Amino acid sequence: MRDGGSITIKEVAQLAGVSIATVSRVLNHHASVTADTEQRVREAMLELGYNRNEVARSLKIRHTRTIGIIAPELSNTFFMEVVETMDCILTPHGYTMIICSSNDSVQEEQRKLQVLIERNVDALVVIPASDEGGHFLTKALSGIPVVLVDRKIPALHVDTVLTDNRYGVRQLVAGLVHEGFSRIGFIGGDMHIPTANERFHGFLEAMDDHKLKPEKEFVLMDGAMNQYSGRALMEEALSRPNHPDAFLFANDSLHLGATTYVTECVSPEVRSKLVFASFDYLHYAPLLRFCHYAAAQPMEKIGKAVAALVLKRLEQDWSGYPEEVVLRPEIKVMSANGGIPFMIVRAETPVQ
Amino acid sequence: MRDGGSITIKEVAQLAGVSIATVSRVLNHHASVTADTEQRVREAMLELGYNRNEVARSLKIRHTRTIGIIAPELSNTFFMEVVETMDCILTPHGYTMIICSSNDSVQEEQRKLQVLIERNVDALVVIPASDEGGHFLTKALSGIPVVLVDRKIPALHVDTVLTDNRYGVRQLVAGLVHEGFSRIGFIGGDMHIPTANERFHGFLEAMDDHKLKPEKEFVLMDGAMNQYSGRALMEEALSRPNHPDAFLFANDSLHLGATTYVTECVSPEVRSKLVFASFDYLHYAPLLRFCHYAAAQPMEKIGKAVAALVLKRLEQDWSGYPEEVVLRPEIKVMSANGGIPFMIVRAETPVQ
DNA sequence: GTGAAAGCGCTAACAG
DNA sequence: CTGTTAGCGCTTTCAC
Repeated sequence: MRDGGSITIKEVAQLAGVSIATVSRVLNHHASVTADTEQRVREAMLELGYNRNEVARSLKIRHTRTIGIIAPELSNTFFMEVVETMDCILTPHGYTMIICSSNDSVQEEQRKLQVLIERNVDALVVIPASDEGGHFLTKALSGIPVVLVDRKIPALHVDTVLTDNRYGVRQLVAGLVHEGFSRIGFIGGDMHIPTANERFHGFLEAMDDHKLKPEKEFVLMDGAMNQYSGRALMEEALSRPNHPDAFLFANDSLHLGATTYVTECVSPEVRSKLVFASFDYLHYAPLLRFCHYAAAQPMEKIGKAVAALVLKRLEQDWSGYPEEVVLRPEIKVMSANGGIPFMIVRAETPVQ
Repeated sequence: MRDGGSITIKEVAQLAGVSIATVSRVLNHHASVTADTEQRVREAMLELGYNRNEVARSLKIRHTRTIGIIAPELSNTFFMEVVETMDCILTPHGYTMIICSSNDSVQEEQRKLQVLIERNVDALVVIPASDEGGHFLTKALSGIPVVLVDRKIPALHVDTVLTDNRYGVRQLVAGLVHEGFSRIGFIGGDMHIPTANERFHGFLEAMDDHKLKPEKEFVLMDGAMNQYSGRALMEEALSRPNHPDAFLFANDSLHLGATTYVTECVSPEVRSKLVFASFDYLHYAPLLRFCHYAAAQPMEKIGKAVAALVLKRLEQDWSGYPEEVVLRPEIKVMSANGGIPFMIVRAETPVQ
């Protein structure tokens, strides 16, 4: 906003020879304006290059038509794909998104939350950095829609849309077992990230279903769920004697890191026996050559569900609050890598 | 902004037993407030859970501490990595970013520009959807910093930060030639995308440098520069008789699509002879198994340069305007795939 | 050091 | 159908 430069309704009114109220009326499509007057006003606006000042308007009407988004990372394809879908739906409704990164830190998440509150966002969508979400309990948020995505915060009773992690992991294990594997390694992440936690427990349950025992030395997890830890954990697993050939990864980054490590550093003899399964299926998934089964998160469905929920609450429809939408991942069988189609196991988790 | 719910300085003033002017003073760290008064005000703010209303503030001070960003896609790692770096620098300076997607369409770009103008962004950063940028010439933008990233718009004389595309492509060609290839196919994209254009012309120049002739049937380009076109174009190239073994790709998506196609559909005999070089080097680059050389765009450097430029202009330092920062990509030799280190060819393009 | 008051650009009664 | 006017919450002279 450069000083003094911008045109206001006052100047438009003057040029059109009407009052500012009339200008405001044509701006807001109030019916009660003569076609002729409207014409004059429109011409004046065009001639002056008028642009409505949304911040003045927001101050007056007491909302901003802005949705705040907080995600742990901007450079994460999964998150941004979801956000992109939301954008496609929200934009036609006149909403603009302020997207913030929490940089995977609760502290930064708190700071960004503060910023968004001060900017009077009409609604808030957050992919939490962890299961610690006390800062969302502030009364500054009371009355404004908040929807949690991908990761649940137990203490927060708000609308939530999630992927069915347990279902996904069970299917992946089922695929591996169907191929004949009875020993399966697990490579996961921080138990404070709800998704990591659920995927791990889903793994334990699935193994139990098949009367299989997880082996402690081959259930590896550390704080991060990134490429580097995937690499390191894979190296650690393969360095141990008598390691399994089948591994399950809790997300795409771990999987990617592990695949890179194996491709670059592991002998063809052991490499050729390796079989992977993993959560996530992103655009580069076809290159993950050891992968037989993947649980593709329905990013578009998630985005649509979130947008619908936000819009619904924004219209003051609070029916069913708080809603929990659980979406199933799609199980991909990567036959090009040797995956074998198998019967999807009976679901014990909610449908859709 | 839920109606009536929020606390204003008025209420804080009342509770603290001072005037709203005083509250405003402590909010803005004006020295001329007694420690004692400040204490009382701070306590009142805490007790009431006061949050400053940035929109009211913006209206008064005539700027929003908001930077508008327009990118062609949100789910593009390259763009978002740049934005993420900017965020890290801009946030500590008190700026917030509104990130918009133009969905690769000039029309949508225009619409988002309008939104950002109406929201009074203090500065604008845009990764253009094409070389058509007439809409940025509007006088509503006069006086506010605009910086173009990655793609230049000839008609727009504003600060710009670019990757040295010609340099990158020349190096890639040099690597391939050094390995002994004299026939090199080129797979690129729409000439209206400035990067695609430059990379193509860089290819022609580089071939010329080495006294090599590009072969029309193996210089393939179509509108999109995505995975699907990469796949299709690769298929087309390989279906022609007597195709070259070396191929250069104008970006990562084309490269990824082609690699997928080759991996899945091409016989081991021809596959084993294929050697790729490509612009871009993203996190999954190690999986691109036919790639010997890649030009890694310096995403962090780009982000830093953009942020610095924005900050400089925001401080009303218009020296050197319009600046054009050209950053060199880093040439990666992927020895794990068979790449051979080679002498970087003499640069004829600006350094740094 | 602190308060009173004007006004940023816009919307929405309320009159006419 | 149109104009006048009173704020939205905040900052900022200008007095005291």
